[in-house]
Amino acid sequence: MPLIRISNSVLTFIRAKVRPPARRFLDAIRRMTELSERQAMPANEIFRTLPEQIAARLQQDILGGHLKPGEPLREADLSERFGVSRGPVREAFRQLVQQGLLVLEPNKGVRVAQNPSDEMRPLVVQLRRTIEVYVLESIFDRITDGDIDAWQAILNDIRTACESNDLNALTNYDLRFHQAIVKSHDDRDLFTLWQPIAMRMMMQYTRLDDIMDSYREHKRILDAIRADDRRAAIEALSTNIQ
Amino acid sequence: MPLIRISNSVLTFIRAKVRPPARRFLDAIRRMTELSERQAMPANEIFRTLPEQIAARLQQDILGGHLKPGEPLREADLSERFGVSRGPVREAFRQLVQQGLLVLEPNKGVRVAQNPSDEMRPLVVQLRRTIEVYVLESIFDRITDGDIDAWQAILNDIRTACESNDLNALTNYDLRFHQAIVKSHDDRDLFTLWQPIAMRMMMQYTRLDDIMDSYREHKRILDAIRADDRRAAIEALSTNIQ
DNA sequence: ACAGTGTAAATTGTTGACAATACAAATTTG
DNA sequence: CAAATTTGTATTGTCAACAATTTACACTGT
Repeated sequence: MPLIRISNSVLTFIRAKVRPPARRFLDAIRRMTELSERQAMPANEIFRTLPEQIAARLQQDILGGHLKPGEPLREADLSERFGVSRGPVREAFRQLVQQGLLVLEPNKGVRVAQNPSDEMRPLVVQLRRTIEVYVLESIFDRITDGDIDAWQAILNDIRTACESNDLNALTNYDLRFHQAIVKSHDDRDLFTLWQPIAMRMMMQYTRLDDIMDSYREHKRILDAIRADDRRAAIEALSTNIQ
Repeated sequence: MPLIRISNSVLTFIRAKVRPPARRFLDAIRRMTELSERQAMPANEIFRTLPEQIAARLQQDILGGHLKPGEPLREADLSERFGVSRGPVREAFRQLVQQGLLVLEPNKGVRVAQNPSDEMRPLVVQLRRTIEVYVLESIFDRITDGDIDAWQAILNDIRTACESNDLNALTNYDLRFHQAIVKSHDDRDLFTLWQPIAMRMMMQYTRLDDIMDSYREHKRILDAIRADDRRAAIEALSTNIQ
């Protein structure tokens, strides 16, 4: 599966050269990717920069447990795997370091980060709750139908993942559900602040006895939002984060 | 003022070639820098990697207000200023992005981040308090005299900065005081989590009417720690963060 | 006027070659 | 034989050249 990158200006250029039907097609692609950038990242990524694509793949490998904590990652290996030079791989490493998924030691490269200690978990939970509750409070009155639709789409994915007992996919969609909420806040900086905290919780995703509970909890959040029940929404969100 | 970098292995190499007096001198340097890495960063930086040095300088420029929010930074400019190629500058940019001091837009470079909005400040305060209180609680019984001495040294710098009304230096030492506390926790990951949050508060450092209050507040923290008064220490720390 | 299009300059992104470093194995030294 | 030293190898760090992208601006046709 090769990486593809098309810049906005190239897309605009092509769009101008092309007849209306193809133009509509291009616009659809653009909308799709803009959506994905704003809210949730679909499985078939296109666009974005090279390092971002690499980082996204490695992120899945790490959260999916294919790369074990403490495992060293070598730039040369990955640059070969992705067919790019070491530069973009380095850059991807830096992004994952920021997310807390990799740990960087100068002159020694990166390793997959250790899972947060059990002792630390309550702290992380509290931090994440604080931010997400703040966000939901803050955006609550400005939530659009479009937002809700997008979140519903992710919720459907969560359901599918739960039903097929795919913990890997569930981790992914759970992350995206909350990501979508946090990203819908005007202040993009909130997402930057939130991401490393949330990521540390995603690294140890083994909370629920019944995996379907995850779907129910997220459904509760979204239902409350739909019903415009602020208190219930925040309560449901808070409950989900633990 | 040129950048100097001496790796640990080079130092070890030199140390082996040299007579006891010079050896003691080298050991002193090494202790000093190890100390600085673990707790506070002295003004005269030596060691560390190239990007770290560059990042440290830019950090001071930004927190000191010499670089205004929104101002774009060009790789070529800085690589010339520091006499290195664009690679290390890029890397330094990434580190500052992680700290939240720069914002990166693909294909467009970095800008100095905007100060957090007033609306967001209470959130950041709460997050930072949560972490630092957790840290202090957690390490309280294991604080050594060495720790206290190191913190006292920074406190002295804070006092000097306050007395000479040097807000720039005060920002710097205030940061280092709290940094030293957070870094004294075994779990290094806490520092990673804390840094971007704390940095966002340091960007808008204009809270106190009387600048000497800063010294008093920090002194209160350290005094309480010295007196082994857990509750008072945490209360003083909490008060200081706002 | 004015939106749209092409062009040139400035800037970031990518690459491959080389330098510096860390780590382990082999060698020397006392 | 043990410790220190050197050597060798794998890996990251740095650099400079080149490619791709953004940006500003002049130009075009309506």
